[in-house]
Amino acid sequence: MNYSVAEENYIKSVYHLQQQADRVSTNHLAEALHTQPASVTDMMKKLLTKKLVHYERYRGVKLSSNGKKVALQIIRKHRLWEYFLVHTLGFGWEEVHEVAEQLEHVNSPKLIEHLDRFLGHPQFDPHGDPIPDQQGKIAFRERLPLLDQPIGQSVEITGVGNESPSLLEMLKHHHIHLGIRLKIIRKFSFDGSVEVAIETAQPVIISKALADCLLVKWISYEQ
Amino acid sequence: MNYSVAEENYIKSVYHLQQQADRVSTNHLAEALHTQPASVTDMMKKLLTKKLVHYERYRGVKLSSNGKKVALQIIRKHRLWEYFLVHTLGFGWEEVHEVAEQLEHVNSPKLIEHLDRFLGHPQFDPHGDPIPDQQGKIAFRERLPLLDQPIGQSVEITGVGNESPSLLEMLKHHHIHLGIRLKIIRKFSFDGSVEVAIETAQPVIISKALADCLLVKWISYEQ
DNA sequence: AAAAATATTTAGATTTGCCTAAATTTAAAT
DNA sequence: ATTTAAATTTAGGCAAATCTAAATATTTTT
Repeated sequence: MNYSVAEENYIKSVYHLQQQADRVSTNHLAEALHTQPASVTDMMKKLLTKKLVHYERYRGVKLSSNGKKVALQIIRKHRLWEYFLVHTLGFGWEEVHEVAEQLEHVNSPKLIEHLDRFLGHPQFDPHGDPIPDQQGKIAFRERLPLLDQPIGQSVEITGVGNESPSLLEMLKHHHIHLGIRLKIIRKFSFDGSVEVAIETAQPVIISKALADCLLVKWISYEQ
Repeated sequence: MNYSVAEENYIKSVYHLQQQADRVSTNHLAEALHTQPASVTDMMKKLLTKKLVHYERYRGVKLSSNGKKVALQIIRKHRLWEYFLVHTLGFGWEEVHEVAEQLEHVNSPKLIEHLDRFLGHPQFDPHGDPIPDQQGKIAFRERLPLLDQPIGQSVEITGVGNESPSLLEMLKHHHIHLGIRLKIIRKFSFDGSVEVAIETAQPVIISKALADCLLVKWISYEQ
């Protein structure tokens, strides 16, 4: 089964929108894909005949189990390429998305196998998102909002809220990146900023806006 | 200027066919692209309006100077990806062509710059074909048919005639690859096979068919 | 130089993916 | 429970890239 670039993009979008709502609406899809609702309807009919989605007119759409498999393979490719672009070629993570959007449509199972092996079978992409394996299984890692965590709790950064260049710049300045460990020392009620202790470095204060972008998991040092 | 995948494939084909004949015929292009002559005519009209080719009906086609630039950039991408697939990911060179055919259409100048740097600015792809640089300049290296060279002349392999898996298998068996040095010891008139001395190894006899695929340059040991 | 063969182009259709505008269905508001 | 608003679908068209079949040029042969 081979799918066109357009079909793959629709499948991927349905998958992502499904994470939030069970059934995905035509207008939502149209917005996400920068296209018109009428075009979405056309494509849903097509994907229905290919049994990639469950679709009833006026009722929204949902991936079939096969559609989900296809989606996970596309996401796997996308995230492996992002990992490659950042870790092998030295891209900044804000630059990789649009290139990976193209690379994900290259169709060669062997290429992806080789790439995966070369990269050392990474489980998470540069933004902390999990990379599905060949069977579509995705590793779980907690991604809790930093600001929801109690003061003094040791945590590790497992994700960032968005992929903007400005966020990257800010994080670089503070030497904050995926995998780093820190704990909240105190929260300031005035502007919501928080003081955090970052591993070996001096404690720093970061703005609420920045802290809002950080997702973490707890660390229990006993293990 | 951005071109569709179809346009890029036509441009590339015109470039390659031009290496042999000055003007390229419609039927030649159709055959090379596995398409119909009528489709070629349509596309030539289109490329003409974009000033990528010189084209007169019934008179064949030829790349414009701009068209040549575009062709060289596509070929640059193709060959850099082939180099990557073989040297970084460990593909056999017989497997890389069709994957590179897809990768060459990914549009990101930054990606190619990064890839080129990562690979160490290679000048020749795994088949010995030159990789154009950013300006479209291609390095020259002699590629003379091995069998035309005099007995006893030291030569280095600079290219192979085709990219078939069977040729690769044969070459692997003899430990012959790009860059290796050898000399012809004698030619057998019975079947055209030749005895060659390969660097440190024992002399071996290779068939005419195999020898015909080898392109070489002379080595002067004084330099 | 005319006839035959070959090469090339034109004409008219098809498929994919998209669009706009109008019609229809569903959901929300009075 | 109507009416109004919003969402969705249908209808009809468009552009890119392809095709087949017919028409036209060019080249080759006799």
